[in-house]
Amino acid sequence: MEIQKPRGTRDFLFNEMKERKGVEITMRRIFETYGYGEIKTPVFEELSLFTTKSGEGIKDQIYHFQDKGGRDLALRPELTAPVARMYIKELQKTTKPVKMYYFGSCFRYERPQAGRWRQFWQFGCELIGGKSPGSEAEVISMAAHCLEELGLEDFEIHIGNLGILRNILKDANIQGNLQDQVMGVIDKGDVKELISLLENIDVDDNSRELLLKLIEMKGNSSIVKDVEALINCSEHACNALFELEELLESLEAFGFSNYVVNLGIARGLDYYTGTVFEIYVHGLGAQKQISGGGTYNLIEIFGGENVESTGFAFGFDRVMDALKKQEKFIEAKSSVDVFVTPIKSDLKLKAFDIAQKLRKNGISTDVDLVGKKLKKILSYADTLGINYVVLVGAMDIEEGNVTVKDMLTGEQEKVKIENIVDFLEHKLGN
RNA sequence: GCCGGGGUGGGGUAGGUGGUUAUCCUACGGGACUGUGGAUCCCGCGACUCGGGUUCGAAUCUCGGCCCCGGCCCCA
Repeated sequence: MEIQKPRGTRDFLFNEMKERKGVEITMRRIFETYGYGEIKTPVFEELSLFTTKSGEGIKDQIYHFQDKGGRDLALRPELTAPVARMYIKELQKTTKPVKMYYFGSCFRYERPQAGRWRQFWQFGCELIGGKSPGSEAEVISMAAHCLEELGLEDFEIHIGNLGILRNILKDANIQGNLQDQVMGVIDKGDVKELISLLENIDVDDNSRELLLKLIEMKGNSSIVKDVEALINCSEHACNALFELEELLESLEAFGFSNYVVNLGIARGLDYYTGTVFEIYVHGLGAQKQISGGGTYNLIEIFGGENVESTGFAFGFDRVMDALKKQEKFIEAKSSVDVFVTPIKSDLKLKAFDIAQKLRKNGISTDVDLVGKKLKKILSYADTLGINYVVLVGAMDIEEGNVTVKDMLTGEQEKVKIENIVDFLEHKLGN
């Protein structure tokens, strides 16, 4: 009986892991360049951590279970809540802002489809304390910086501000749950549903028209002025607008201006307070969003002090999909540069010795361990793209030599054993 | 949870209106070939997603499960 892997999970083989590793390393490098330090939290947490944040309904979407002590636990469906939990316990009294990043897998019990898995990876960060347009601008610039560094093209960063919408709703006397409901529909981008919802809850015509116009507003920084003209500056909504304006100014200074201001971004979650942003790559099917984030007040929900943070996460697997779609990976070659083999198996110990000498000098080397035929080894080296084969034969050894075969040209050269490391290092361009 | 399309050796595939031993490529093991042998040739290994039904007979028709692909919901 064959055992299958659980639904919605994947095995990653050598080439794919190499690509993922490459992206991971790039992201780490960039995040650290911006002064973020890595943290790691447990893969499972108390179930209540997630229900507190997202409501009881979240249970349908997460893997949860009781352990042998009867504790209600859950595999983490995301990393923001665990990081907030950790912050409250460990970091609340450290100097602000706290800048941290994380990379880890999350789990959701959902129907798998393109870009959606039951185990998936998030690479993200939180900047806790020190809320300011500058912080937000830095975070957004860093996200863009990562994608540029990875060579990703045609990504769109959409920036919005929830304060504007929420304050207009508030002025129209739509508050509490109802407001969240409206924001949820806006987030979906379903205009029809929004219109019928607004009719149901009897919003005055002016506010309705205003909302419908605002969520359609997309463009460069100039639309801020348009928005300003549109809203009759109810004080709060205008403050939020100034906040957005300041953010865009800061972004300019950070050297990133290729964004789309999009007031229709609402991010259904109600703990977001001000700036929000999402990154899309088209051509990824239904799951075109590769990243999302913004400024929120989550710490307080978990009983910490009132401190706002800004954060975002890349859907790591979706970034990989996007890069693959754009063919950003060069066909990965063998990770081994040299294969050492005895011509006859009586010299296998000598081959081990030479292989080890190469390895200790940092040359990635494979050696025949089982006495395979020379033909098989050459064929193997050929298919895997190994560059050099070191042939260890009795006649050469008597003279203190081995034969190095260049697999591309087929040329062979006798090399003194004591020079073999230098010779190969030179050939491999180290 | 709902809707559509799928599932044939390790990887990629042919066959599909039921009928001998299921096609081909590749990979893998062995040989021609005990120091030049990466080619070629020969031999070998290895599969019809699982279970029920129809039938003399099912990879093929049918029902259900599992899994994969795409979409809805929701989300990253």
